Amino acid sequence: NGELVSASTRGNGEEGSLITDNAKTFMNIPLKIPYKGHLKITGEGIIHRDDFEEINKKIPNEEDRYKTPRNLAGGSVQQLNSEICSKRKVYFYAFNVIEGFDDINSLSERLYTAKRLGFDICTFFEYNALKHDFDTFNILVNELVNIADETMTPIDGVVIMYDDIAYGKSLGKTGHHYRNGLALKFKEEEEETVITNIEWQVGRTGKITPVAVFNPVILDNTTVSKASLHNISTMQKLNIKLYSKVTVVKSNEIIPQIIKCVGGTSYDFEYPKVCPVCGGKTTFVGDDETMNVYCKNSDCPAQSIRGLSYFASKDGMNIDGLSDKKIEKLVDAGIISNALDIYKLDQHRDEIVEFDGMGEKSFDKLLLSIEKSKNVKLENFLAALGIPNVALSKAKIISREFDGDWNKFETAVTNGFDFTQLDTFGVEINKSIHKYFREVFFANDIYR
DNA sequence: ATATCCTCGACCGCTGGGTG
DNA sequence: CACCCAGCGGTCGAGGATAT
Repeated sequence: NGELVSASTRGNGEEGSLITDNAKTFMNIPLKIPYKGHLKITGEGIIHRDDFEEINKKIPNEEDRYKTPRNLAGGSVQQLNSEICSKRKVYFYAFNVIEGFDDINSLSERLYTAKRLGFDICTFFEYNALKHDFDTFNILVNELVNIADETMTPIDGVVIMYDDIAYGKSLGKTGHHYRNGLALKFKEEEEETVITNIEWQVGRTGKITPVAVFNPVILDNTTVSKASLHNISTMQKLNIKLYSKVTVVKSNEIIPQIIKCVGGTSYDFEYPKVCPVCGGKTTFVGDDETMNVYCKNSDCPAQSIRGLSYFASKDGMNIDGLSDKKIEKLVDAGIISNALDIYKLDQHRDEIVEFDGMGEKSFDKLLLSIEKSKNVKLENFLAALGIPNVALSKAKIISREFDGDWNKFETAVTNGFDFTQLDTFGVEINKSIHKYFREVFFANDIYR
């Protein structure tokens, strides 16, 4: 009956966190609207640039000031104390109506309707490619930039969406976005710097990834000092060497990326002949196009750590309190080396509570979340196993096939079920699954 | 006993390369 | 074309450790 009952963050797309109390403190959210029935509106919570600067002015110590309005807004809406959030002057601008206004099949009309009910909505223009030429499109984009400028709204691009909601829905979605629209991002900032070191990081699959460390540069108000180089071939294509002068950007204002080498005094260096973590001999896999270096030692602690971290992650067993750092400590202490060991942690209570940053209270919490993890959905369990090429979205398809029932799944696997009959599953994935269960899961007899 | 510091973790953001 | 995998940084919260 017209009241704000619930607000949540986007989260992973399916499940966000509840921020109802904070949302009520947003500057422009109508707490009561003249409307009966269920209405679900999505939008962006932002802090205007002038308010952002005003907040920062009150912080005397320059280092303590906030870096970007975007991250401050993100942090503010998650505050446990909504009074803090209210001081951050967060504004909400609706960009979609997900439920409600069912009889209106036009996004723009739904937004205008929301506006009449009291919501502020994102500025937008209607563009029809059949009626307008492309110059018009560019003029409209420029106009949006001007408006954002005048209204102190921080933007990094524009979004283009179909106005016809039914048509947009008919396009479906991929694993991580809907196909009814796309984002157009503006050109990123770039800076030049010098590479001072190249680190080699070992992932859970044994793949060793080169990461460039360079003299820090400021991009989009943030300090950037590292960027992944992906693999050996990428380094060669970019002609990266030690002390190379390079150009760095942040793709979409987030991920640091080296886009080119611009010279400088550079020195050759060696690709790792041994694993930087376990010291085992490395193997080079691939061709001139894509060359990767691997650590094939299955006992390599780096791989156990990454594997266990994947096991405990949100997509997997979702064990709160078992972070990468904790796993690292536990592995180093020789307490755990595989997933089953996690379920025997209670036997090491005395030892673990003595760890730095660990105490009785946090240990009990950890045990509780480990206990809770025994009841995860089949899809999360399968994802947690880290079967090559099978992560959460593939695991969901399997889980659906076997009604989320482990026993049905187990029977099928032992009877040589052909996974290629599942949508998007090919021969490699089928092989990969059977190989895993034959050689790892059942062979080791370590899992329940 | 209380206040502050420190460290870690959870969330927030999303791309590029590889693969089938 | 979609998915998997791995990479980076800023924000706050929480709990233990340390200082007062």
